[in-house]
Amino acid sequence: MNAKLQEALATLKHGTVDIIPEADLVKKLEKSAKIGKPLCVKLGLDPTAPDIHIGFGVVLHKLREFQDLGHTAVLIVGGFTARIGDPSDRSSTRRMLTKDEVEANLRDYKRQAFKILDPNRTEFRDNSEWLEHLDFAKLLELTSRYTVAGMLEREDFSKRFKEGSPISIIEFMYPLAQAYDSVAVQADIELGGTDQRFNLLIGRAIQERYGQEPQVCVITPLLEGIDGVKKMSKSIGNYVGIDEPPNQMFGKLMSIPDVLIEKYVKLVTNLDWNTLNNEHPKIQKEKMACAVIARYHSQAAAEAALEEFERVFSRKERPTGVQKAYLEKALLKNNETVRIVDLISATGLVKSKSEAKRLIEQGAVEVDEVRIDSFEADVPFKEGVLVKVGKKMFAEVYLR
RNA sequence: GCAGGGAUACUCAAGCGGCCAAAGAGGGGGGUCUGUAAAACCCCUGCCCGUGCGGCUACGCAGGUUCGAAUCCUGCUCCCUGCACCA
Repeated sequence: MNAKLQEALATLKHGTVDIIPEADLVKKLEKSAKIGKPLCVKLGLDPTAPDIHIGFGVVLHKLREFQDLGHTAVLIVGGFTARIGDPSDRSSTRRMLTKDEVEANLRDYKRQAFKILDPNRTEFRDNSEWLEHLDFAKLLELTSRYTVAGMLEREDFSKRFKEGSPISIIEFMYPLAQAYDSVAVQADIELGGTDQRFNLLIGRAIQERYGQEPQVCVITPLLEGIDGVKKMSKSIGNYVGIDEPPNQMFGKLMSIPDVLIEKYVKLVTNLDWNTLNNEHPKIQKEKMACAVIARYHSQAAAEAALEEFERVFSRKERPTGVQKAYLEKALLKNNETVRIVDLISATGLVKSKSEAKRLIEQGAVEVDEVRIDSFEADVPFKEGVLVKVGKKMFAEVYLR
């Protein structure tokens, strides 16, 4: 192994949980270098989540490292699987997207993905391209190449099977479809989080049974969401999107539990944990948050977000860039006061007047930095009056 | 096909004629405190009304019984579990 290859391997290995098998990765890298053909590095996208979050960013950055070594990223868009829907979330009847919507989503997705990936070495492939033409005979052929026992190796399946809880056949089809994607694009390497390990391994097995050289599975760690418990995911809502405004990112990142700081620093920033290790947790978080914002926006944006956060939450001062809301003139009494409930409800910060009343009773409402203690109160109105609801919602109210 | 079980608020899940806007948990929100949108503790969590032992809407759908139904009856839809069937 030459020095260059060794260095490449070290880079690629860094920050992964597992590479299955590592020896094959070396072989593939060597071969690629020798014949001058880039490796095909596959990554499946979740078509239901058009917002890329920083957890998924971890995998994308790994993919970028492959690109920087001259390899090709192949992103699989689950156009077909998306249309079939996932039976595991039973009640939610997902609306079928039109072709235009799918395209618009994909455009937005690309815009986000290219914050990390190199467009010149990226291909997007829609799996309807091949899955749509997989007729029943071919499907049977595919299913004959994997066993039920193999499927039951997945812990979730075997557990449910033992318990006698239902597993629909379609659930076996998903990993197979995903594996077939690998066959279709002749993937050399597939990336995925630890939750995808099983699926990636099936891809490997299936490729082999189709006479292809099996892909190497590169497993990256999963990032817990800002709730600190569950994995970061769009559907749980505990995520930080890479496209979110800096201030929002900052707030969310500051709210992660302290125990997660180290993991965040290591996974989503390029800061060196050793230099932060002995700092105060609050400082660690600030630096982490700034690094993330710098990565996805800019250094200046990071500094501005920090400054704003200090202003609003540490010094409790008036925030900048507060959203504007409008109040119907008819609600003014004697041209100078408003019922507090009407004012709050005009901001659109609350879902209902009942909620507004509840919040007022709980002392969550301030008007021009004065706390309101009764929902029957009238407050003086002036243009641009600042309304604060809870710790983090603000609005400036003007007359309409 | 036969036999059982089930469908309750954002989610899970109690309730099985009135005391039910419906226990409990999770989630979400608020307050206090602080180091922060952390932790901890307390509180709230259907909607409407200038708020009262107030009104309205809600316990799968449609009817019925009853002074009164989430709770009982009838029909329907959907789901699950056994058993049977199995090219």
